[in-house]
Amino acid sequence: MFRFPVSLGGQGDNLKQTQPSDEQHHRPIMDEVDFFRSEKRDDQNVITEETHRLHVKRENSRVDDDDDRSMGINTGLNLLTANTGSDESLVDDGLSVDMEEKRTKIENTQLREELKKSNEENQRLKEMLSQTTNNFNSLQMQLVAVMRQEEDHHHLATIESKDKDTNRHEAPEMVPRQFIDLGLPSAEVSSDERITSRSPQSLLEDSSSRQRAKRVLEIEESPENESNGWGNPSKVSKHNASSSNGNGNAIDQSAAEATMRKARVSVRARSEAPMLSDGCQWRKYGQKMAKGNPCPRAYYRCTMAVGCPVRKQVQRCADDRSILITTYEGNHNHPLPPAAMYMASTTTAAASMLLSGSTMSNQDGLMNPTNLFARTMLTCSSSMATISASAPFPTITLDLTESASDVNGPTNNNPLMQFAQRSGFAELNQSGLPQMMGQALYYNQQQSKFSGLHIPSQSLNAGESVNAAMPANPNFAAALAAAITSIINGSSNHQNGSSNSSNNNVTTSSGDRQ
DNA sequence: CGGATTTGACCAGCGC
DNA sequence: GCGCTGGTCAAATCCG
Repeated sequence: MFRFPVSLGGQGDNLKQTQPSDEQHHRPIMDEVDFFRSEKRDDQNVITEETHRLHVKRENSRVDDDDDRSMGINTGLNLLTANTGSDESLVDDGLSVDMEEKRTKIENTQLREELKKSNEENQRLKEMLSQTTNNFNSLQMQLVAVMRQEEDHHHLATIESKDKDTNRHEAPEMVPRQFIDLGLPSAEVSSDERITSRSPQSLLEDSSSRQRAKRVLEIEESPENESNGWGNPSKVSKHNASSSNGNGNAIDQSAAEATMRKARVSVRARSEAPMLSDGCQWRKYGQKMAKGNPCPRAYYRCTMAVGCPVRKQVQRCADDRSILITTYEGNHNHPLPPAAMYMASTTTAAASMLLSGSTMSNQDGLMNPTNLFARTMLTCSSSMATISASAPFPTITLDLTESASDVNGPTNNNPLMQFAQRSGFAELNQSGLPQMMGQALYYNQQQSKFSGLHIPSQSLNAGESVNAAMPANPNFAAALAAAITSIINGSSNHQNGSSNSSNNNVTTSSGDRQ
């Protein structure tokens, strides 16, 4: 504290030289305490400074007793120091001044001040973030509530006609759906906004049948079935065809959980490792030789918690064995370690987006802050993403193989990769594979809506397959959301939505692209 | 010795 | 109905 002049640009030497004349008055250091003036002072300035010093010292009772002896170097910062009487006695002596020690103390004081300020700033930011989050969630809640109200109003009016079309809402109807009408007014618009901003009517027309399907599932699928992560696709499709009746949100939510497990998130990335650590614990329970691939496919299930339904398949690409294809399915029923949260959320968001058409009313899809965060990430993701709904499972594939090659390069603008890097996913740098996968995959029984989406690598059924590859698109998720919105909007809309892909660089794929 | 892995058997769906 | 395929089970085996 007494050493401020020293810490302020090495003025100490000069000050020391000026001290001898004033040393008797314990004032030489007073000149050094002037933080705001660089010019030399005259005696009047010194007096003024002493006045300030005395004033400041009144605030610090700890040094009051040493006021005269301490040479008045108190700058107020002394309030936070732990100076002891012994320290000041050293100053009194004026003989054994431990410059280094005092400098250290001054620096400590400064650091404490900075730390205190940082903490205060941090607290302010936290409060701001909390408030912003609350506001956002509140708006989202209101929006969903409004949409639900409208949906309820229209539901009664359309229920009969929908019942007639229930069966037609199954897979065959949605097969030809294409990512044509992306209708993205702006790349900056969030995916959620796009999804929720579609016309209520279109939302209703889709949601009514979706809800019926979900209710059917709730009735016919027992909760314990959810533990069977991969489930039985055929049963699902059969359930789809069943009749149903609604029983409220709880049923919808339960049904959604029962159905969402079918959605998959597949990640393609280059890796030499047999299996990549993704933050979760897996146990291999099977291995099979898949058709058309000389490399065996390994089956893993999550063992972080008893009964966790999440499972994953690991298989090398037949064309390029350096590419590891990891497919996740299921919903963790346990807390994830922090390291696993981010990418898990990303995959959740991907799956949620994939299924958002059927989970519009599900807050997991819209309101979950984690998903929102992940969606934001996805929005900025430039990784190759492919939506696939080749029967029986809708799958969204994140192709990181290209990004992996230059993950550390200056041209890597894949936020997903960058995020993973910043998040400490060291292995990502080695393999290009995000480590955190396997979070909730929400899927609704209306998977048929995506049945027309197709993995490019797989054989395509002409007129029934669509893939949405979005290379190097900084707004991939937004475009994806818009594409899904287009799908959700119904067959009546998809035909007249052939225009405008806006500025999203979204490659819409349809029959002509296959 | 306990947990993880391997591997053949089994089951169900789907296409012919 | 039969065969193919994907997915799962469970006993055997391996490993620390």
